[in-house]
Amino acid sequence: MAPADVTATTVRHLDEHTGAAVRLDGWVYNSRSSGKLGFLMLRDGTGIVQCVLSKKDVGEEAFAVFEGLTQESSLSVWGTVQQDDRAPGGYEIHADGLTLHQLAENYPITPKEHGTAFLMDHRHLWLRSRRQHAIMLVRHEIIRAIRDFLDSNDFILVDTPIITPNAVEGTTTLFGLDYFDRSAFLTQSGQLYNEANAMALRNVYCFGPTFRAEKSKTRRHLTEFWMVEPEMAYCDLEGNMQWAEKLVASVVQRVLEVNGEQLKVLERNLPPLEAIKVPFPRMSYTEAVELLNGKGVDFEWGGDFGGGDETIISETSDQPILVHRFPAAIKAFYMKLDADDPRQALGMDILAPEGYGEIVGGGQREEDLDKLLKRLREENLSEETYQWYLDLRRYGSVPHSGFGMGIERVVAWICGLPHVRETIAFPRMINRVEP
RNA sequence: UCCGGAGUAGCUCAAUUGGUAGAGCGGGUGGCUGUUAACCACUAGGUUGGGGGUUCGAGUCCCUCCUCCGGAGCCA
Repeated sequence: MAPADVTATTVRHLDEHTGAAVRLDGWVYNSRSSGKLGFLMLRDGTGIVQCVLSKKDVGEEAFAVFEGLTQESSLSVWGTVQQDDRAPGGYEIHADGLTLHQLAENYPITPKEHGTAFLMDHRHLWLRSRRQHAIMLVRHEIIRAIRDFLDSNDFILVDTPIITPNAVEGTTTLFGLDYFDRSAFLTQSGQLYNEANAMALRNVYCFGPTFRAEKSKTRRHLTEFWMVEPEMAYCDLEGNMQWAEKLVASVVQRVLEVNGEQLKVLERNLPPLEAIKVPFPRMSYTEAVELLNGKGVDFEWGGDFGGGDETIISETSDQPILVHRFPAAIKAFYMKLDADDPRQALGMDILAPEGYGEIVGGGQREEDLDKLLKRLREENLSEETYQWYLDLRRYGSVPHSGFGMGIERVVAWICGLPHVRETIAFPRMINRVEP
């Protein structure tokens, strides 16, 4: 056991203890030995530090324990914190002793290369690696930045239900569920409820898991993902776009301020992130179609953009691009039609740069009861199930707007990851519900 | 669902025209007082994804099934 006068701390706070005796509780990341001198890379969840053990300092017995350590064994080490340029990270512990908590069995993830399928099968252990650790820290900071931005702008967090009776958008596939002898679904968006909440609390947001039973097999899709959805009363499309771009820019700024170390671990190229600033360039759907046609792409007005189309649009700027005013036919029934051209709806998407594509989608909602009813009927949706939603247009209807931002896509973009599966601790995909 | 690619040791991969399945890492044993994915020596480890076929002989050729990866559609 460590002497009583030794302070327990974490790797994150080592710089506050230079020259002092501390105890660290953690796991073996790696270890090396040159006979009577041992090097132990200790991981404690906040960071990794090198501990130096000499046989003459720790004694025969403790040194024998060190020599028997396996990767990921849990232990406590105590000793003196010293600055040393030879140590990764600049600090190291000159150990006085150690206590083993559990000797780990042969650890499957070795300090060599592995394929993603193997790593995903061992996701519960993979999370301990330096790279995954960095991603989780950035994800945490992104979520915190989102909440800080919205909270400090008088948005109220109101949670919306995960179990819902009907589809928000008719087209998308939902996970069904048996709900006491009737059917129900896992939500694909909190938006309809957000609209009710906005009429009660003005500017609101929900932040929770979202489910889509689409058989998508791409680097941008999960079946369970997290989305933040702000919804603003008395807000039009232009106001909506301004909120969205300010949110995105503030999140990027925060990660640059806080997560320099993590971005370095991830080898993220910083200049493209440092360049992000409001206002983002705007491009109407019609302008985007003209752009595509000008580039020789065979694309007719009225269709939806594919991944390749989005890339071409993205490449016109090193900023995220706000694409707005889409054909009404490809958008949801609740989207407000453009008074200047009723063929198009007041929707907007934000396309992230560097090929990351859509990270935000939203728009102005239809606040007129008759127009909304007409759209409902055109889409063959049940008026009965939407009665409560229609009530919002009967009792003090106002212009309002909102958007959803996909957390995993934002994390993938900011971290520079090739696939969203690494942006969440336990990804759910078409071929994976385990671990 | 469609198109393309891949399944060989615990992991990452190699194996010439069809001719004795190998290496590195990890594991085990021993050595080393400043290592940086440490290094050195020795050692154990295989139904080559499953099934069927061609052949004197199949990891290699043919058929079939399974799984995974990438892309498309759809979307955040």
